[in-house]
Amino acid sequence: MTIEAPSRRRAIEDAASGLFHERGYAATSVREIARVLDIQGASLYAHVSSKEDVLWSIVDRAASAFEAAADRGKAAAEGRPPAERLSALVRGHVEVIAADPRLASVFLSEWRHLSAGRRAGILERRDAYEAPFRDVIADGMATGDFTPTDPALAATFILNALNGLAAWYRADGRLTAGRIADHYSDLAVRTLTEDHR
Amino acid sequence: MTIEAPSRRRAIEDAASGLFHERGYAATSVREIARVLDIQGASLYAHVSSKEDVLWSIVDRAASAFEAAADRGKAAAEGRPPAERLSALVRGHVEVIAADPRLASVFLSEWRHLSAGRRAGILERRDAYEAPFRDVIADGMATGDFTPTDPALAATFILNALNGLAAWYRADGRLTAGRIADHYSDLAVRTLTEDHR
DNA sequence: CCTACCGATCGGTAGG
DNA sequence: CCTACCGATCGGTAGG
Repeated sequence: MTIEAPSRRRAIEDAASGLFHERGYAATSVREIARVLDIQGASLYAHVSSKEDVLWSIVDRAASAFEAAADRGKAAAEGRPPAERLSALVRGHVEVIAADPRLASVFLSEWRHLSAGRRAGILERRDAYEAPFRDVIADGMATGDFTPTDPALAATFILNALNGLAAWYRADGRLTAGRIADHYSDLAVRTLTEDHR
Repeated sequence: MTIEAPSRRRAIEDAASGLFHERGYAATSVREIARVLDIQGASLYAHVSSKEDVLWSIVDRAASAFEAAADRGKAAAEGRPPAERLSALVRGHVEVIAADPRLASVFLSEWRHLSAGRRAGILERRDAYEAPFRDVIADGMATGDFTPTDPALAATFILNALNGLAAWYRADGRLTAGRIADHYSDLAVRTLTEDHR
């Protein structure tokens, strides 16, 4: 049975993100993707133009999800103290990962297999995405809410900590996404607050 | 010119870790590794028994480097307060990564391409390596030095933050390894110390 | 979405 | 360490 194009395309991307997440893009063959969908490898090409095209759709969708979360986080915490603004960004980031760890992990780990142009585009978007993290840290340092440190390095430290989640999060794991978000936002904010005992 | 076996073997591993780090294990061919050494692809097999064998040597060596650093860190900070013990572990971890980011990054990212048995062994060693991080956090919570939190989750947060370094550290970068180690150990310890203002 | 097929490349071996 | 070669698999196309 032939399935309508848009949902079939999406089903291909879902099967692919599962495999790319588990084995990596380069170690996954188009025939393995097709096998998940119970069709022939060559039949995939009725819906996608290349293997890289599938990777690109996944990566682009993940990037958009992170961007949208950051926009919501910024809007929700606008005018609030730096710690709350950082917390909102961290929560948004964790939620995107927990909502679809395979999508996030492909975005975070497999973008290097994109063509040069797309790779450069993703790197730019990642940098733009990270800017508000750096900015809120710098703001917090300026207001005295945060300990003086290197804002770019602190942002990288925090984002790397959060991104690790994509590799190990399981929806049926010990901790719910909400609890992880609570803990992670506490850990992230504390990273920047001096111990005054 | 034929080169003596042990150093040649090591040269192969070095070339391979560079390529595995850049493109990933699955996307690197044995011919590319050989090309770096200016020999034929088939000639590699005079020194190694398989491509996976090369990966294994790299991963095993990296694992040993982390284990040795943790042992040194534990010994150096024995009997000291939790914050200092955690700091010693963090510094050791950062130093291993900075000493050879390609080695560390292959260990951290490419172990899933190992055979099932070796993969399981590495997972066990990783868990054993992380135990002292969890333990010192739990100790610090017991003594009241650290804020109550989930020790395993906090250890994962910190280790994920540190591991990100393997992907972006450059010896000729903006910050020296020493400065990064300073900042990272501060950030890591602060993660666990409450703001008491 | 299938069958049949393509050239290219893969990891690895034989035999020097 | 080289030349010559192996079967298997790769991403992708033609033509229905």
